Amino acid sequence: MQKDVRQSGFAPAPLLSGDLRRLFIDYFSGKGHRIVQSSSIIPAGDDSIMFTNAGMVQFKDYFTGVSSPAFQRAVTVQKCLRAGGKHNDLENVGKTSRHHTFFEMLGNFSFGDYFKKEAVIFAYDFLKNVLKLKEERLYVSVHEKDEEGFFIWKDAVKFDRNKIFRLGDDSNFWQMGETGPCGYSSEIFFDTGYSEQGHETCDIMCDCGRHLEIWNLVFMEFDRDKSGRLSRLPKPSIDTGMGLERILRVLQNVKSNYDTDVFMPYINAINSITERRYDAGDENYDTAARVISDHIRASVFLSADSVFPSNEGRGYVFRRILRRLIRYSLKIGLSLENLIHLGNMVVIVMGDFYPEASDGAAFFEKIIKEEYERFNDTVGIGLRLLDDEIAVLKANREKTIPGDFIFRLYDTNGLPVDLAGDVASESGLAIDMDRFRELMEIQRKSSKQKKEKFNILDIPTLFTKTVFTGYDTLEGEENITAVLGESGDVVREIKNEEGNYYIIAPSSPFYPEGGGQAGDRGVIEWKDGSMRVLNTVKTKNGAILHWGRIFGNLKGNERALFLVDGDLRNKTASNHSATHLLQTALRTVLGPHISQQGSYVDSERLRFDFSHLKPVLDEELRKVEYLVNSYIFSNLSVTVKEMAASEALGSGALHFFDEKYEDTVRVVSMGDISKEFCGGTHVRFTGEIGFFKIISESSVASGIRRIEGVTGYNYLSRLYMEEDNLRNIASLLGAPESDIYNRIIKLYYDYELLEKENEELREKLNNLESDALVKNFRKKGNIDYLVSTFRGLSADELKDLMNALKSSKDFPSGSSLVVFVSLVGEEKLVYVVMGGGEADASKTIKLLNSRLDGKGGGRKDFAQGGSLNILIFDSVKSIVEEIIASNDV
RNA sequence: GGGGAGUUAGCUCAGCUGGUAGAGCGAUGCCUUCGCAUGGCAUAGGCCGAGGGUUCGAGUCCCUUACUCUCCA
Repeated sequence: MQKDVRQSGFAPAPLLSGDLRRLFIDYFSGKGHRIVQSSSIIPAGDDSIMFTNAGMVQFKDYFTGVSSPAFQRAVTVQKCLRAGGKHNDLENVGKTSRHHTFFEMLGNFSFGDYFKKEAVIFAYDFLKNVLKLKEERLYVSVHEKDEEGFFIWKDAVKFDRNKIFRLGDDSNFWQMGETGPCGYSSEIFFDTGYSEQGHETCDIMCDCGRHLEIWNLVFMEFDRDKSGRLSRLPKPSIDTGMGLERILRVLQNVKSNYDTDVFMPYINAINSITERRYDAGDENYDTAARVISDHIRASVFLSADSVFPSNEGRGYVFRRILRRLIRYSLKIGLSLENLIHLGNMVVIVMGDFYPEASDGAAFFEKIIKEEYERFNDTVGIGLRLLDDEIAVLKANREKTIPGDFIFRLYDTNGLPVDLAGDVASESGLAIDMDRFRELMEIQRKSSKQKKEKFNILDIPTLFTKTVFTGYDTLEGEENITAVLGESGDVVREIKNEEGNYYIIAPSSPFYPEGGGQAGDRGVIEWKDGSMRVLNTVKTKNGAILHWGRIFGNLKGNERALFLVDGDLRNKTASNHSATHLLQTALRTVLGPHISQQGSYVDSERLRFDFSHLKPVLDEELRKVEYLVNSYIFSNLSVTVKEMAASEALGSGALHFFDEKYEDTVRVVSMGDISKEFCGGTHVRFTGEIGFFKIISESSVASGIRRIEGVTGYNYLSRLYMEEDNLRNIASLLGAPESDIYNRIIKLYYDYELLEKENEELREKLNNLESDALVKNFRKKGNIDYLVSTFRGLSADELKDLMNALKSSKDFPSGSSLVVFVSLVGEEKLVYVVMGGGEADASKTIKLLNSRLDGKGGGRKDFAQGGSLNILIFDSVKSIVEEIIASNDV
């Protein structure tokens, strides 16, 4: 399948992507760098960005000092995504030779170890001696104020000083955010000699694409505080990034990233499906082929990392990628099946290095099928609205479709603008694109304003990590280090007061919420007061916060007794251990594709989310439940082992791919049936769990199912509840419990029957009533009129009665007027008027309104009104008759 | 996180400035036919997403909320 570009006659044989990854990793691991696996494209525990968009993302906490690594040098090949968020290349993909949503980043990192000089030398050495790039094609840039960087290139590397560009902040100053680590950077460029605009003499400042920025070396040496002031970091660090697709393009000597071996397989496949040729002069086709081959990779890897299309956040970005994928595939005639085929090709092209691609392609198939349908639906609606509008415009001999209309279609119906443009031009109309862009800009601006929310967990490094002692004990004595108010402010002293606070201590037996396990509750006591701990949480840098209500007095730094509520803790532990057993059982019954998507356990229940594409059948649930209980009854021993993360990873223990782990991790095993990374608290023997029962199975998102369950005593109390419930129902029905189902069915049918009978009776009653009423018609000129009053009938009932009257065989055939007035409750009058022939109900209502102090209105054949003047009710009949008699109705 | 749109019969949707909830398809029954396709007639099917409010009266106006779609971050 894969076309070997080595056969294309280049000399020397160009490197393929697989070779490049290996060379890069080998080179840096040879220089003492730890080989770190690519993290998920969903950043773990980082809400500031949507996707992993650079190699350094998984190391962010090391750079900011929130946590420290077990190694000082690392090398990665990182999968990245740029779409949505700050770095959004989505719209550019396909139009250029170098924009991608999904791409791979080669990077080497130093965490307070080597710095500028080594980083530069490594990079230069790798390019020149490993990749054999010709030095005369290389150029570099450094920051204009970075003397050190300049001299390293000039003197240590002996790089031609005329090819070292000294540039400003725009291109050579890097920062992670508004505050935090930042520093100068140095970029390495390669002159491809090929410019899309045919430039021959331009330099690296030109953006014609001739000089490719292939490697960016970031020297993190400053820390920027809130006021914008820079201070030196104690341990400067290195972060570098080299885009794999770009350097491949250089190595394979082709004019676009899309001509390399990571993209050509898709493009070739598209060519053979459409029986057309890429790069044969049809720009529309070429664009579509690029978009599709880019988006197919992104889609498969998003699927692999369990992102699902939705209408918000990451899921929404995914949906947009899929929409574009579908849109462009329709343009050049690819079918849904073709897209699925291309998805499977990602496994062939990249599966060796990324084993998750295989799962990804399987999920992708399901996802694209659904999105395909949805796309047809929404776009179908949009197209219909557009057709209507075009018809109107054409009738009015307009030439352009207003930008407002197109924007609304796009904004609310999701109709792609280019699609709207195609349809418009087919009808000989143009779109007011200026107005469209203007509206787009307005929306963009209004979305940017966002507010900062206070989060107690963001409390700065002020407080050190709390030692958790709760694995072995439920109580401890310790000094209180600090007390914080609800807004995170430090409280010095509490005098005879009740209120909610956070307490911090150097060590604590309280388990902080984390790893899907609820925080402990309990009591903290000291000489003059106490806290009822309602929840326990952990800040980002590891300080445990005991949150709860304080009673009495508290001075700073007091000695206190920490007492965890043991009963709740035990129940939570049961639930947590059962969750592990549940995972094993699910994998046994449903298959190894089950992976944990989240879980939550507290003292009441357990909740486990996992990837599975269809609902779990009832009999499957029973099997799972049976299996879990069999594990419980065999009373397996639960063992906890602390080991190095790398060792644990090798042991085959289950873990999250997108979770960040400390250097040493806890591995919890139950007999030989379960082995998982887990920081939570557990029972000592599975028998302590007692019993496990699934309460519900439901869907959280497409492709993710949720099982909720209970264990031990919680199940018992649940059983009692159900027992009571059943008993109550049975005694209410006066039937044995075994028979209540049949009894209810019977009652239900009886009820339906009665309701129907009731309705029929009411109808009959109305008919009888109207037969009596119809005799009371009087005549005025050529109009027959009838006035009648009622008590307690609602306006709707008056209407029903009127309809019955109308269908009476004696109902006058000429012009007629019927007025019904009813006293509803003791608070208001309602009156309805029916007109027929010449008689006008609407006119009559207005006359009634003024005499009855009411309001109302309606149409000629029917009108209704009401009044709060109930005193008038007794004489209302004569009043109405008088009105009719003395007015023209 | 910030906008916009939607939620009405089994399905697809109308429903104007508040005034007796509608159409098409589908379902059921009858008629037409040797039978089928079809055609004709009739019938059933609705707490108008939920909860508040304004009003004599709310599917319609206002607020809250849930869900769906969609755009922007």
